[in-house]
Amino acid sequence: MFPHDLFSGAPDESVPPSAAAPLGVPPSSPLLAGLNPEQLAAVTLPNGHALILAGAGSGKTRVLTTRIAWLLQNGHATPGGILAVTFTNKAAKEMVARLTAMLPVNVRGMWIGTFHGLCNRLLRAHHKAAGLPQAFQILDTQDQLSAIKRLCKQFNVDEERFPPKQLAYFIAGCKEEGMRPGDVPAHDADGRKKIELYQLYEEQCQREGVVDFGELMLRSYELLRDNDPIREHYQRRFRHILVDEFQDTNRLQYLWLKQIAGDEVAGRLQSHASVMAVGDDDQSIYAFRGARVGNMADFVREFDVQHQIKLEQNYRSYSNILDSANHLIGHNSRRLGKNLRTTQGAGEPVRVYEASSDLAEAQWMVDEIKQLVRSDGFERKEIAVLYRSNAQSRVIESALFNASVPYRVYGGLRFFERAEIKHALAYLRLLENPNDDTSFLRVVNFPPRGIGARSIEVLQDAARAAGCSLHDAVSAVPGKAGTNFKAFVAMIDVLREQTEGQSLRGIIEQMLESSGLVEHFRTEKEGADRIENLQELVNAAESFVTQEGFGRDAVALPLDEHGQPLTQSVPTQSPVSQGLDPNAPVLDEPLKPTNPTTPAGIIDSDTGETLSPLVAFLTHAALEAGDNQAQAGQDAVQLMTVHASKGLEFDGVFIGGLEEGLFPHDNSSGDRDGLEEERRLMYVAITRARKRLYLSHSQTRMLHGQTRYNVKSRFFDELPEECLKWITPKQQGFGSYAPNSGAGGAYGSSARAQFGFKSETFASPPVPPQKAAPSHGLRAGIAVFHTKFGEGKVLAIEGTGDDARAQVNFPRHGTKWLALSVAKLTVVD
DNA sequence: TCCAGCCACTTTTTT
DNA sequence: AGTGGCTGGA
Repeated sequence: MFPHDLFSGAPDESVPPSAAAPLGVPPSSPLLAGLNPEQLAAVTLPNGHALILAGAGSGKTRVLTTRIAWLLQNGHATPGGILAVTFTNKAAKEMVARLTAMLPVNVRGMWIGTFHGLCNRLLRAHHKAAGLPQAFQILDTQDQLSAIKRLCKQFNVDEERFPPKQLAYFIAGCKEEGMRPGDVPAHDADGRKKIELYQLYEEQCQREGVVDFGELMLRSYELLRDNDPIREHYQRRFRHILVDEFQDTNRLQYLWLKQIAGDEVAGRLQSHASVMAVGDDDQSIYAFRGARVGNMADFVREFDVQHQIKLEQNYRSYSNILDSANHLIGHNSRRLGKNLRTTQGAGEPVRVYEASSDLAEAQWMVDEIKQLVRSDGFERKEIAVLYRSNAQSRVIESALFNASVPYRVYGGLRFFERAEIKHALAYLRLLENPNDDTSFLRVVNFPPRGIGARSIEVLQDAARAAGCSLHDAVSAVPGKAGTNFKAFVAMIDVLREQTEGQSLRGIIEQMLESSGLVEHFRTEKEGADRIENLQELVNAAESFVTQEGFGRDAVALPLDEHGQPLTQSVPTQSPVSQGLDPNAPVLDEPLKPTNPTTPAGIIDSDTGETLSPLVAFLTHAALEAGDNQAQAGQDAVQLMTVHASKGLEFDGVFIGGLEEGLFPHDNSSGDRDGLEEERRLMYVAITRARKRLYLSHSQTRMLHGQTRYNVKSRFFDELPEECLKWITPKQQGFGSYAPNSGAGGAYGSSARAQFGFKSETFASPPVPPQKAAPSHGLRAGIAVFHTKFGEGKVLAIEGTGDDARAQVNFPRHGTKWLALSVAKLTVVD
């Protein structure tokens, strides 16, 4: 499926580094020192589109940042001509940080950010052309869901048949594909209904002046597509476009890139820009949320990519770890093909442990961690425990806790997602945009003001009848309810007037007071934490103001595309207008002089548009949900999901729960694509480790309050035996893998053959603790036959006697729970 | 209107 | 097991 012309190894065939490096810049330039030939080739590529296939730990970020620095240093680009896109704020920040360390460069002139952050920037700058209010608010996933629920209620949608969550997923999916309601094909009545609701949802968002994450992308894509002057301006401006983690882009993001890179003429992309896409197909683990690895192949074809470079030299791990990763990922088909190599030695073998229970597994991890810290001099923060799903963390946490080993869990609620913070933000949003009904509903009765569901319904009816927002409809509600509403609205309106011209900190403090939020939590039992968080919000705002430079260079000069201040040449005009018809109706009005008596807002360096500090802060809160835990920097063991570990590295890594059904996960192992993504996930997990890698699985595991008996993961069979060291203590009773092997013989040779049990190395008997052996003779992992569903594989057994149930995966019918007293299951030999 | 108790759900997640 | 959402009683 993918062209095999990716040259591996030496890059000199297609891209001689010497030819790429311009005269006067010897490879010995300090910037380029220490780069290997492939990295050097990538950094010094001549103009043209390029795909860099960067394996794990191959110095990808270094290449990206050095490339930018090199372009700037050698006059191939000006700061204003560079666009660098990442997926996470963290990656964007890191890029900026490394760049500033490399070069004394005006980073502000460059566009470096996440897809969503850059889209936000575009839409704020051209809000009129995009059909949005300048202060539009961004809905996060929670907000989006509650907006959909509200919509469903309003239109009496059967929430059983159309679960709001699923609708949210549907809408996000459509937008990721670049489809408006009119573009979505309808297959049946349900499909038509969903499309109708999508349409209604869009109308609601538009009415309320809010935009969800998908909309941010889609709207700015359309802005570029439909506005020739705007598109041409940016096409002319960005001469070098760099995309990080390209394998994670979805279809819309790819279309967006194409739009900004150039126009398609007669099927060929005419581009002034050079696009450098950096990615690793083997680390694509976000297909489940719309990422399309196929974008890499499309990119090569549609951009007619001339330069492809593989970075296969790994600077992270010992070869036992690396060989394991390579061997595993080799089981995937449809790869671009890449093999990591290292010059480091073999290192320690990968240790594998089989535990009898999840508790025992956790205890083993804790013991090993203590050992690593005490005897091998590992720092705790350099040790990570990775797991497939969040539910697994609890056991490990409690084991670490009991052993007094400091640890830190990633994941869970982030700062700006906490309920009390969301409430506070809702008040702030109402100050900027009274029409934001989502925010209105969130706080109209919080703290309680005696406004109940009935009153709210009346208000919603009134608003619908008048075709206005809830805020504007309050006077239409009669009686006591109306009085309550008016009081609420008056409070907001007064607050808005009071805080006019105040500092961000002042606004928030005033809001916390007037809204009664702090007061409310003071009386609540566990309100102390919440008040603390609200105080933290004030701090966050404070540091946001300083960081964004409100005080420092509040009146930042708009820069032209060379990163130079624009004031001398075009003092009153937005640089967007440069080279365009200044009166073009699609463009927003030129720079307004900032009123010196009002606090300065963020000035977009491109258009000179002023954004109020509050809007800027709210945007920041929506786009950057913040850290989930404050105590960073402490020397603590790191606990996180494999997904969360991407891009990180540790001296020691534990991967637990390597069991069929968990890793690979049940819900993914159905189809081949799903299984391949699970394998890539495992690949990512393995390649996080620098020095030591530990793998483990457990025979039993408490999951959702039920004990499950799991078969070890098939991934063990895909690792090279010579790199592994099984450290499970051998029991006497050599080879007696199956307990009670007489009982029905259900888990005899067939199960063993199917999953490749290695009885010699792997001999501890999995006697289920405190549980008698099942009488039905079924066991997870064996093949069974059902009269209706055909042949399937037992994934798990639950309960005993008449209550016993088996979870069976049938290739044709999916995974089912069957009561053994009812279902006719026979064991297949 | 508010609160308590019951029910259903549970892969991964960034923006 | 734990959580979040919803219903029904006070």
